[in-house]
Amino acid sequence: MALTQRPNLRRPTLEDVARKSGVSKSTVSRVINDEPKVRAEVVDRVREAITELGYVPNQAARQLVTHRTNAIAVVATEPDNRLFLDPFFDCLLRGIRRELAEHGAQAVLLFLDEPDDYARVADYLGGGHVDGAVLFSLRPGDRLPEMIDRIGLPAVFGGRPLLRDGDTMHRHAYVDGDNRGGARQAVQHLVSLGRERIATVTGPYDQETSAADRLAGYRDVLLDASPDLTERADYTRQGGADAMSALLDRCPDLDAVFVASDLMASGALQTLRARGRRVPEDVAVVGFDDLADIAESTDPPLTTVHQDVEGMGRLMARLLFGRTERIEAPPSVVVPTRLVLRGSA
Amino acid sequence: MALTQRPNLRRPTLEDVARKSGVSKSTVSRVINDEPKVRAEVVDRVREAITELGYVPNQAARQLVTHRTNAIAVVATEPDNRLFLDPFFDCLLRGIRRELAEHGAQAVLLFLDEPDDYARVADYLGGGHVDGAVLFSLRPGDRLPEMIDRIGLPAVFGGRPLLRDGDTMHRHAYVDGDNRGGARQAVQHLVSLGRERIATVTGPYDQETSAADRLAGYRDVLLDASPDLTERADYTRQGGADAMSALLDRCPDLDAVFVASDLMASGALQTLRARGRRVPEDVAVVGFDDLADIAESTDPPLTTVHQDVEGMGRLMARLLFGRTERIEAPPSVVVPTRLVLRGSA
DNA sequence: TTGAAAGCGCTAACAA
DNA sequence: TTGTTAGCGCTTTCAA
Repeated sequence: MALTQRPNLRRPTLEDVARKSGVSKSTVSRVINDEPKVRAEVVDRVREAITELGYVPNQAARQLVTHRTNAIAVVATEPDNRLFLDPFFDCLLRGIRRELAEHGAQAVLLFLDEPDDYARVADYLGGGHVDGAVLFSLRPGDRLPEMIDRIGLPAVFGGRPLLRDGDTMHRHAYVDGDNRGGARQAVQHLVSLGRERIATVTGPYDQETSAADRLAGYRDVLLDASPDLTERADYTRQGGADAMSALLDRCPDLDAVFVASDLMASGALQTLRARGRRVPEDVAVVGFDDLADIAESTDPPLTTVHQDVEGMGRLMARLLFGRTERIEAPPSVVVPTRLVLRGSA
Repeated sequence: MALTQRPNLRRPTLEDVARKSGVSKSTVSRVINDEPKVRAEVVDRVREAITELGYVPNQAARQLVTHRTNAIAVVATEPDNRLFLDPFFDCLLRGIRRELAEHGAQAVLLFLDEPDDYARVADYLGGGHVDGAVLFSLRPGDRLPEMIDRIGLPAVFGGRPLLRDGDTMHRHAYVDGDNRGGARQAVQHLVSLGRERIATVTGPYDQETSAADRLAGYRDVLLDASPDLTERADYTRQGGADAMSALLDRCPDLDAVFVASDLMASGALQTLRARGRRVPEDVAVVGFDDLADIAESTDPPLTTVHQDVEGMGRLMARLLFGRTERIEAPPSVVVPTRLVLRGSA
């Protein structure tokens, strides 16, 4: 079988459309860009020529003069535990996409898998393919923010970036949940329930500020909690299950646990059930995120710290518009959380 | 807080680099593109100027003359049940990204959420932002293939596209697993085990050819299976669990089930356990995909039809290169499957 | 081995 | 309301 689908030899240009409709390139350009001062009759004629020729504007040419692409990059580091499969990220990304779409901008998602990817992605971002970027889950000491700076590309970060000493990251805009405050609410609730041995399953607090902040919130309330009651996991379901197991081994008498994400909490619930603990009678469980797909369908349903994740995504997009379009938008934003009581605590 | 990070007022151009290093634009261009016939000394001088100025080539300008972008779009429809969270897709996408990266090409992921997205994505694809596209999980009757045709963009489909009558989709390249053959192997295995009431949980066979083909494979072997033994689901874990439940209600005496994806199979196993059926003693279970994350960690481990999912992703990228770079590559490919025996059957 | 000049397809003054 | 003209920043002949 031969190649049947090949690129057309020459795509029609403005010039072709102009010739066909008997006007100048400028007029065609005006029609394409919906500029008002063109006679209706001419508009029709041009439109007709456009469809007949199957004309699609060459964005590279347009970009070259307007310096705008109408595209926004979303850059995500794909860690060992698949970011991609995380419902939190899915939800956040949906928010970003929707907000961008409502502004007529195209979201393009780029991944950073291997170290080699950095150079290529940096070239892409610096090459004028996009008007701005939203950046996620960067590792501490990541070179990307610095690259972004050099390039001079408007950017917004998902989550408060982890600072290296003397870093300039505070100059970057970000959107984050009130992780510390939310964690505090969660743990205070457990305390108010009369629980006395309150453990916590944390995220990778050396890698992500969200994890560090949630742990800090736990410690804010439980100033003198035993270190045995803290177990670090990786924001995956399996990680949550394993961490719960370790906690039970170490502290069989624990009567509550604050798990730093719903996904991990669902794993923890599984472990608790397998090990014969009743929830919430024996062990009260509070999660974090309030992802509908998870928190409402666990058994029992999860008491958890609510974040408006899709809203955070939208907010990130809006902040970015603030930086590309000079639309009114605050610099960085910390989104409030609230505790949602369900069955698990 | 004022905007601290703003785009540089003017990014350095070739011209700037040329002036700074005392050569012509052509020479700088040659250095950038690693052309051989430039004096080593000059190369150094130019390179130096480039780093000093922080010069990054303007891709739009380059594109305008070369007609190449070095970027490939991956377009995915986000169905109601999050494609994004499907480990199969995650794995396939990883294969595509890796293969592209090895060719120095940048993968950019676009989503098709809302109907409105079509026009924007079509503009993007037609606007010369990318050299080609890989397309996934299109709905039957999707307008995108037609748009791609009109645009004349090289494209490869993930999975055999579902034809509408009189459609031209056969002209498009695709990569697919041997769904029908694999399903046949799975069911034949169950038959060889002496199972007599073999049910199947299918994917959305009216939407995806993979689901239709796997069902066809089941029927190839079980010519006169009762329709009661077939239950349609949606390729999600929960869907698999529910379908299994329905099957058990209808046919309590079933002794085996072929589940058309590992994710659904893991749900089915959960249901079987909850309903007191032992696997494989009471009910033998075979899955499809052989995703390491799932098949090896279910209880019992899943006997399943293996597909080299990451390899399929890579293959898609290679096919696309065949269409954009005239690299040798076959037209469409059907990748063989094989049965992997583990504990569940 | 290097430079000059043309032109990719578009937008944006400026004139008409 | 429309057309003319001059670039945007790069690659690519062609000459030197």
